[in-house]
Amino acid sequence: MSPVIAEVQWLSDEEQATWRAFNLASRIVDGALDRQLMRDADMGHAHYAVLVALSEASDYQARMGDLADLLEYSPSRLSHAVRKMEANGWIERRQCPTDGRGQIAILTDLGRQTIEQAAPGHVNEVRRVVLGPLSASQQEQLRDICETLILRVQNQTT
Amino acid sequence: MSPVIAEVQWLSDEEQATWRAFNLASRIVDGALDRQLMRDADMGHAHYAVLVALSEASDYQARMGDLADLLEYSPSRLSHAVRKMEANGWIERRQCPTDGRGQIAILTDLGRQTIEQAAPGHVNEVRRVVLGPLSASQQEQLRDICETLILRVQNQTT
DNA sequence: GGTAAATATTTGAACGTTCAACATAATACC
DNA sequence: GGTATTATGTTGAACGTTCAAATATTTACC
Repeated sequence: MSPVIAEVQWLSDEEQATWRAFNLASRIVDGALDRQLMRDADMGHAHYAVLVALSEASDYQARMGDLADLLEYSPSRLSHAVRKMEANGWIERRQCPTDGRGQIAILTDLGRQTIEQAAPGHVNEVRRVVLGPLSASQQEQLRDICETLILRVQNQTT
Repeated sequence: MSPVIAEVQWLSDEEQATWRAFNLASRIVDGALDRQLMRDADMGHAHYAVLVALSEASDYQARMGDLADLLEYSPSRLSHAVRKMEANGWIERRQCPTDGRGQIAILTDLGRQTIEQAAPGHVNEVRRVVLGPLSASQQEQLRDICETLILRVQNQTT
């Protein structure tokens, strides 16, 4: 089942600490944001991201596939999310006129109101939990580091 | 429902980029680790962490509460996870002798074998996805940053 | 133009996590 | 010592995500 294990370079204490800190920080931050949004706006922050993306799109609409690429969501994740948000009245779906397979997600007025109300609390929480504790240079470092990670993973054969 | 919104200091472009990069990197890394473990060892990395914690504990055992604190898991998350892993034969549960409420989770031989087989692949993936792309000083920065975030959130009223 | 391959999206089942409710045992208090 | 309170852990329901399968439409190819 598992290949004969070849070379493994075990993690040093520092490496392990780095990895665990990153892992824990991710989890804590994600949880905090989710709880804040759930408490104040009745949605998780995965749904919030969809609303933001649509509110930034021209005419408040986008094709499912483009939206999924933009957010780096799996098609099915987005589909489920949009179905839920459609039920909430935040989004509508229409057939794409130029491609019969395509579906277009459109932010409704209610959706726009919803995100406008949710945004301030969310931004405050991002500040409280992520940006606030970090110095300007740490923010720069973090951005650099994370962009490095993102590029590396995306340009590799997973 | 929502409080009258007070001051919001919207995110600058740099802040937004930092936050989005962190968020995406977290998601990508987490996903990569999960998929690798699922593929090679039939468990998510939340379960992996439980096995690691137990394998590092004296006598390969720990009380549920201590384990949950150590991993920063909610009691119920741990309970569900352990139930699943008990079904796999990786963990056993016993009553705590000194406290009738307590339960002790014990790593079985099979559990030990399982993690020994899973560890190399996991470590390689951590290297590939997180540590590898970063320079030594970036690793130091990342650790610093994440530890800052962790401390800050934990010492605040959530 | 018709068949095969590729693309876009949805669906349902399985799984993990959260939250609230519950059971049980230990501690505090009088 | 008996009752209220607090601590430990588990349970079940709800929800979001993943994966594999299905459907429908478009593109490529001959």
